[in-house]
Amino acid sequence: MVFLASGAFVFWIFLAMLPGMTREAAAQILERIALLLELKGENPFKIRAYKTGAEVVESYPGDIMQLAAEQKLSGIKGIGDALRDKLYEMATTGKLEFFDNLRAEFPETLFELFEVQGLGPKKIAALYAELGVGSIADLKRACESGEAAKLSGFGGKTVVKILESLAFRDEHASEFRVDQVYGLALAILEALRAHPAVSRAEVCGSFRRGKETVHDLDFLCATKKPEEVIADFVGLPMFEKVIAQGGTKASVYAANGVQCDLRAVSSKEFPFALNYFTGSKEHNVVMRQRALDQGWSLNEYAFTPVEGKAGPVIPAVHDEADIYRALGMDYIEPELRENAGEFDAAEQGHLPHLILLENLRGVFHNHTTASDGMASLLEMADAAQELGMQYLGIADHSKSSFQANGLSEERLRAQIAEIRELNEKFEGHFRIFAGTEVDILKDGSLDFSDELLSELDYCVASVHNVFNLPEAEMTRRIIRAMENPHVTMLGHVTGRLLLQRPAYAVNIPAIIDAAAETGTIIELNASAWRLDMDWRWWRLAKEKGVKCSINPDAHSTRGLEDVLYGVRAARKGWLTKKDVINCLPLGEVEKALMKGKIR
DNA sequence: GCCGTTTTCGGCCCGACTGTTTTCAGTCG
Repeated sequence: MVFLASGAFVFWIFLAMLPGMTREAAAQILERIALLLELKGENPFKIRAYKTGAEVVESYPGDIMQLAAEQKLSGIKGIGDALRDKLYEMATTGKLEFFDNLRAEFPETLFELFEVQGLGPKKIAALYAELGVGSIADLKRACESGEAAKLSGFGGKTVVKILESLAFRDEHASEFRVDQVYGLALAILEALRAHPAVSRAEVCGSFRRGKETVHDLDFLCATKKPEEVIADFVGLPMFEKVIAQGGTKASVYAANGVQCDLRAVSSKEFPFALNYFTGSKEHNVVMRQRALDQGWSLNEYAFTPVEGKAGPVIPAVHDEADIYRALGMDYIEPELRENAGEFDAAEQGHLPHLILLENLRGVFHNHTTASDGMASLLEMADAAQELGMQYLGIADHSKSSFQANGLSEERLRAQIAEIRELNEKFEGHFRIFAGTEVDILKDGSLDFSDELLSELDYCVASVHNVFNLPEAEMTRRIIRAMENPHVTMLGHVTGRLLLQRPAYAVNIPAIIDAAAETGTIIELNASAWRLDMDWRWWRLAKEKGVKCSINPDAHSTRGLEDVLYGVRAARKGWLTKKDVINCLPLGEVEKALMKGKIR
């Protein structure tokens, strides 16, 4: 086994041999227990305890599974005796008998029903008990046959809503959010690069282009021993099933259902293959046409002279930049390759210097235990400093967001005081900005008074309810909020949850115009679920002079790291560090928070 | 099931909206 020479591979083998369980798997089991208990009509507080437990496991800053295995979980809020024992069992045996017994009562496919908008535990329980609906396929059949509409509590409109939700799901079948594949992609890449017979390796496709969702992962490697590399690739422990395996390419399914493809080429072919498999298709079409204009044909392996058309001598190509140079252009970053103006800019030398993760100096819009976050103010501040940030903006929910334990006026004032006090201790080398994520109410008014808002360093305004307004009304509602001089930023503009809930109806160009007029910053919510405002709008915003804030919307210390997804989206939206206010250092960012406002 | 604690059990997160009802249950945030 060639891979044995590689530290990364040994590491993966080691992981695969441990009897324990990853934190993600353990958190998922706790979540599923909560769902099944809901179906069984259990005590709602017990259910919540399992949900909270899942969140704690998911977001605990530290190796919680290791702690569980060593029986050192006492004192962690949300983990009591029962969950402690269950986590110990999972960490040491890799399974949980309680869960196995519980799930044996229901079909495995039942869980997918919870992903359907409009279906909750009660309706799912009724569908299962009355009609034996245990999967999405069953559900579709029951809705289309009219059976579902006859159930008590169901009706025509309910069924229409369910069918609409199913159609949305179908449209996005086999797509994955970037956070669902990110760690996997890096681990596979690391393993490939560590292979002694591999000289170069890269992830291609929509992942490399920074898309918000992907439907597979495409890997490319340069090697002189393709068959050997392919054989070792399909044997990696994170793969569950080999779909196809040949001399130069292979396709496999990873454990979470993502298809991963590997193609092996020679080092000479590598830049061409990298360019070709990165795409997009639309970008490639233009690339090939441009090559033809030079008298060359371009494919995934090389430039070749077109017969009968004496073009200039084909230059040597060592990397992708050489290909662009040969075609008379600057190097185009993968994120920009959508045939959306990048060729003109590359020809004229006008490509933007895209923002980098290391350009960020701080993070706005984060939650603490005061509302629905998992970490305290101090823990969040510590974590931000660990990430090299100079400042941290807190923006807990406002009082109307009951579900998120939104702060009352009194509690917010107390938090402001607490922040001021902490800042004294930082002595200027770090600062917490006191803010709020204030709800935009149905009529566009805000959930806190102007007087209270004026006491804050900044304010994010977001829509959290009444999503079904007509577009014009929703747009007016949001613009009214932006017109409030205390509103510094607009949070998650469309409320979309990728692959789960479509955006509500809102006129984005009108919002961008209003942002420009009122000096309101628009958030790029970096949560992989949202990535909202969408990258497709940022060039317009930038043209209008609207600034961006890449906001992790962190609900835990780990959540702060989501800024990396936001940076990917910002790069895809042509943004540079000059366009993003949280690239400004402490001492300058304060001015950006005031610009156009009366703070 | 967790938490807090005057250690033994009571309280735990509330309101709007929708659709099916005819006074309310379920879902969502």
